[in-house]
Amino acid sequence: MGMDFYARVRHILESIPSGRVATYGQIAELAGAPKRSRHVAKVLKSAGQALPWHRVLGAGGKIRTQPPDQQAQLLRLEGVLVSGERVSLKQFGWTISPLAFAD
DNA sequence: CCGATGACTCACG
DNA sequence: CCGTGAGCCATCG
Repeated sequence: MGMDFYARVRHILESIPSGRVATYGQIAELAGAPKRSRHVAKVLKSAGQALPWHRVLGAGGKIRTQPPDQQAQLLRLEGVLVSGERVSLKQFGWTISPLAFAD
């Protein structure tokens, strides 16, 4: 058997490039469990700074961490434009072939 | 086993 | 755009 969901999520998170963002739902889908976006959030919460947690946003590109300031700042440091608590997925959304994590 | 929980998401008003 | 409610599902006590 292969990696479990949590290991897959960590692996995927590590490949999000600086200056790009992904959503909880997108990560869950890539990890093969589209209904588990809440669990992706759980991984991020417990992983601390070991993972690029700031590059993950809620649906539509909204910052969900509370307070949102720190995440917004980290994103800006890598060139991501944050308007209010929003990031345009159109411009900064990470896109990758699902086949890249097909195993 | 049961109920509560959560960095979620979507539909609806 | 902002709730609200329902659906979701592993984890915890």
